[in-house]
Amino acid sequence: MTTAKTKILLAEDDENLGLLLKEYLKAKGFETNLFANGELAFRDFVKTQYDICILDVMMPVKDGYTLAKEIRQIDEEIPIIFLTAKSMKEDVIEGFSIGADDYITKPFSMEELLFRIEAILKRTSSSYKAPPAEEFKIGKYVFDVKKQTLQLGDKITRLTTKESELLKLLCTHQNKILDRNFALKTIWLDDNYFNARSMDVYITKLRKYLKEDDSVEILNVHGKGFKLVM
Amino acid sequence: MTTAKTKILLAEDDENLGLLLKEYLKAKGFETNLFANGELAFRDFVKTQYDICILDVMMPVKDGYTLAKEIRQIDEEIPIIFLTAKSMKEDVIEGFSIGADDYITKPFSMEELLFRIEAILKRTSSSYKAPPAEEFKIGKYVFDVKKQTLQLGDKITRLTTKESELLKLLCTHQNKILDRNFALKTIWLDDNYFNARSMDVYITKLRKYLKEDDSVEILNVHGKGFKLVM
DNA sequence: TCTGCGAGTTAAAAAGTGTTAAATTACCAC
DNA sequence: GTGGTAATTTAACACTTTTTAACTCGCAGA
Repeated sequence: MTTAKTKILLAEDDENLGLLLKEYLKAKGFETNLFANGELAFRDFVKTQYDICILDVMMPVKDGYTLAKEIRQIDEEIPIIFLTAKSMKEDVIEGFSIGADDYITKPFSMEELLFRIEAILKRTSSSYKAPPAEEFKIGKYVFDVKKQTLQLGDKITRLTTKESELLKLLCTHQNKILDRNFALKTIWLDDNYFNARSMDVYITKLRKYLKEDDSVEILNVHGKGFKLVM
Repeated sequence: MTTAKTKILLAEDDENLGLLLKEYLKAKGFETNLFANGELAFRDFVKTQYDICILDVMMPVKDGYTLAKEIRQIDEEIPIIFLTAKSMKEDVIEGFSIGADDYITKPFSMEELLFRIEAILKRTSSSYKAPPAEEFKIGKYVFDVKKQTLQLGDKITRLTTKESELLKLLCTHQNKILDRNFALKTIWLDDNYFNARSMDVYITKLRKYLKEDDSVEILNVHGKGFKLVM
């Protein structure tokens, strides 16, 4: 990695808080770009190399949770920290924390934020040599997430992006139920009827790919979702 | 050329702490002038070349913030570190709005102070700037951006401008999705249909160049863009 | 048992991409 | 300017990915 300044994307609609954080982070040696809503932040995200994202959950135009999902579509690795109001229900926060590396409830001290940023950077960039072998073993198959391939023996099948994303979710939830709506929101960003039907089509495709090994199966849990058992 | 000692202005009314710090910093190779209040410190600041200022916030005659403002009138660049017993909030806001570079709350360890001084000097010491990577390693290949060449072993391929620009964008987004429209606007300045097709042609060319190393691949993400995985 | 909705499957439609080659444009030496 | 060459764009056609549609089956509650 380079020794360049750590670049932070900060999405915060409260201008006072936003500028304050930006100043503080600048003083701490970070380069911070501040955006007043998720839409503006995303537009910049696609064209700038950031090291970490700090997102307020409640913002106009595009909220932090939606923004995070879009960011995850482009980069599944980049650390994301959510800023949430204390008043939020814990289950909501728990939901938000999925896909996030950390979250902080308002009000918080800036030292606390700094501490968490450093903690995350320490475990992501310093030991950046360890790219967690993005590989899942599914019965006799080997699923390479990064390259989107499924290998059985010496036969390599190239998966499409959607196939790969769905299979990855199933793998990370192996032997547990992958909630339909969660998967839809994660991959399709919206859990409407058509996307749900589209997902069913992909389940069929994945089952076809995996049918060579009887020890592997994608089960349906009526009204809940799917479960990859092995 | 010998590097001159770093000169520190220390404004601290607590004589014990002041002398202690001065001694410590001297031991660490800094030259420190100690003043018991803001007024004395400022009188000396106007006639001496300092590299960094460490100011206690609460001092008699003239407090640290006032002193900092006066210093900023004369030099808007010089690093300022505040020392304060108060914890956070309003103090920080005021401190940063003046343009403080760092902020330490008492009590603090002297190692901590030293660490922060060094951190600040490191990033302020003139034009410390990471050179924007001239070279990308792409699997077994070496891509020289400036020269527009792609090297594999001893075979050097000369890239055209467009090829090079596109490959550079892919590299700066490695393992992330390079958004189609962003790339088009960046390289072609316009994301119309024909430019999009032109870009596809270049993707084909780049894939041909990179096909000697299986660990490198340019994946398409349907409707979004391309991803250089490695 | 009937009924409604979720799920399985296949196929077609719609949009996006891969690739090659021809056409055009830009560039350079003369 | 002219001619030659390389770079880039446009065209053409084949193919993929994803979504939508259509028809089917099956689960679970009334």
